[in-house]
Amino acid sequence: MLLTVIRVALPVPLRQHFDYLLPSTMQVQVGCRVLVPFGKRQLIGIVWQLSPSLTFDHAQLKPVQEVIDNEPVLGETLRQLLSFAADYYHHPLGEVLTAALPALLREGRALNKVASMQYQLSESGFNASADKFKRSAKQLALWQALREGPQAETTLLAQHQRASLTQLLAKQLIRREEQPYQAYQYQGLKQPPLQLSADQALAVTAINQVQQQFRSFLLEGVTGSGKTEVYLQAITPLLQQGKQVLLIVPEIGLTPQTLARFEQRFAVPVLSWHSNQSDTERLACWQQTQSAAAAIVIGTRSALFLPFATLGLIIIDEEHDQSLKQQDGFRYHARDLAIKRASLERCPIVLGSATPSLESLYNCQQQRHMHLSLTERASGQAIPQYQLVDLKQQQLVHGLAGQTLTQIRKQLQLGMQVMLFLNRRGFAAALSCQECGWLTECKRCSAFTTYHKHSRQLVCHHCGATRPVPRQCGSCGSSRLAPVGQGTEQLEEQLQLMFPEVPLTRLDRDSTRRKGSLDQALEQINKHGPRIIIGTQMLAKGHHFPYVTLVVIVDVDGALYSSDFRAPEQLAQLLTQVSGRAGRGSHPGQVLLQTQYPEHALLQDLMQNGYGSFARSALLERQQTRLPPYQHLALFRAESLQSECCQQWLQQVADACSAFPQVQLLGPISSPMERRAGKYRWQLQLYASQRPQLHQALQQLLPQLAQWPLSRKLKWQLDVDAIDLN
DNA sequence: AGCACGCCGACT
DNA sequence: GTCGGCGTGCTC
Repeated sequence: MLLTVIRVALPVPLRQHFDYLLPSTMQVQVGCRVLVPFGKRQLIGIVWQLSPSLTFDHAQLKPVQEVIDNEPVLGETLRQLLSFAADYYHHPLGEVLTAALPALLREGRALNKVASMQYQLSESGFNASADKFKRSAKQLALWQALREGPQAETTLLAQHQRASLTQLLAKQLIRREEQPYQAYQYQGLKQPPLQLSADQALAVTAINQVQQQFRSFLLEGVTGSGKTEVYLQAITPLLQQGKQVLLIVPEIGLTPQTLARFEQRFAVPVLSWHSNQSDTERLACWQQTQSAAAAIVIGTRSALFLPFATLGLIIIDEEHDQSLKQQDGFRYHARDLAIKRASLERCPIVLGSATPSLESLYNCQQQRHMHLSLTERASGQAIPQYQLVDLKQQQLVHGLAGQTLTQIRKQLQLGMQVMLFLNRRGFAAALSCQECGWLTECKRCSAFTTYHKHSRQLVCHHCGATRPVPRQCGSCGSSRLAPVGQGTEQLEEQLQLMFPEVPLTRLDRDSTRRKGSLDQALEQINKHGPRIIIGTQMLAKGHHFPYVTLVVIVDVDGALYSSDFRAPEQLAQLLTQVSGRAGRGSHPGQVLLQTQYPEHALLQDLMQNGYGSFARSALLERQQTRLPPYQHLALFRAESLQSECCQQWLQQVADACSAFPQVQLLGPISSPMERRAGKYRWQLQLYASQRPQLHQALQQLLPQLAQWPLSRKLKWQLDVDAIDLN
């Protein structure tokens, strides 16, 4: 009897497939899950190929134990995307699959058992009359909607409250039953669209001209220029056609407000996808995406792998944002893979940002993206005014220059809000001995430990280790220890003393640890609550503060002289994003940048000409210095308790690279933070001017180095298109 | 990654 | 005498 052989992708960190026999009693399609024996274990894998050419001794093949799915969980397009991703990032396919499938599916949960709820009127519901709902307009509306016929829960929830459903159920006026998910029905707009500016209208038209084909756009719009309205209007015709839309946002960008904006416009199911959801919620979202019950999905980077039935458009909001790149394991960039997905799905993709990445601007220059720009703020106000505050030869009061304090006072007197950015949480960067200059350090990292006054601890922000505050210097024994390097906690304390009457709030990871407390604080601020707002970077992104008229960047200098070639780009993005937070209401905004280097070229350029100009000159500089995006970068990292181990291993990689003269090397060098959580960290950077050269080198390198005995003695990883060079 | 096998040190 | 440390090898 002839048995079929199938090739299966398994969730193991091995760069290979495994073949199995398919008993003649079983049938299976590519993309279905199967349960197979693997060594002493059983694993769930995905069928990747039927009847592959034999590369393994037929006699040693084991039979498939069970076929889990009748229908593929991964369709053709998604399989192509995942294959491409595994290849491009040189990451084992099995682990790529793990990132792409919801946990419950990875564990073997059956798909057909999951269904949606459908509601319909009961006997007494049919016979009821409208005056039964005199006291509840919401229940009346729901009852009237159901008089038109049964409806799916997802559709109902797009327009009605869950509470109304529960109430009518309790009164036994409606019935609920299980029903397979069904494609959503477009039911028109809930809210009329806003009037578009000329720029916006142009952008919407350009996007809508693309039908059923791949095209990529960069939507460069200054903060407040109404990018979201462009998204909303660009997707309207797609929803009318029953198409689905994917909006990918950075981690912090996925707030209830973002979701609300889409829900308020369209009477279609809008779903969110993020890491705080339970496995069950995620599976439900996954299924509603697959069945087209979901019209719009707003999610963080992994939403990219959702199984859309009929994808009409992908939008990447804040496309420059670093959180779009996964920072561990399978290190993919959601923007780049989304572009690949759009091309596979033959649909357009829009990359939106006020501060586009140099990569995307480069792609515009190369005619890969069509460039759309929004130059006016929708509300018609001017872009906030930047001003450099020279910190040299100045008496500072708690890290603030006289000029800064004057401005703060002025805005407070006018009743406006003032926002101060300081990118260091805690009270002080370290404690220092007044006698000998000793500084409190982390025992396991090459870093100082931050002093947290409130919790009376020294905290290492890199490994999380905490210890009590020492009474004496660890070197000379002196008891004269003093905090050095201002943190948000300290700034808060000092400003509170200076302005005792003014309500104040601090927003950083410490003050917003409780779930929902950030949202709560933001809401307070937008109600014109606190007048002084102190925050770290977490305030810089995505939030709008209409009553903030003054933004102070307490210390911009940290990033000015960094060794990371991307530091200027990131600083410019941060400063621009931060300044966009100010003066959104009917009040103009002002931004003060405190610096020791007011003459610095980056600051001057940004100040005088704005981000767009800065970015274009930065791009030129990248070309001249032969750095990404003009060169392609892949980074090997090694981590071990022994520093020599890392160096030796990376040197072996470097030696093996000599077979590829097109690949230039930098390293092995120690990482910017040489020791972290007790481990030494080194890296080797590989550059090539043509991507295929780099790709080929890696492809030949990886199988080799898996054989080296040394590879087992340390932790190593490969980061293709590395962004963070730490 | 798991999971087993295997060979050396300090414990009920 | 064994429990368990982690080096090494293998997974269709």
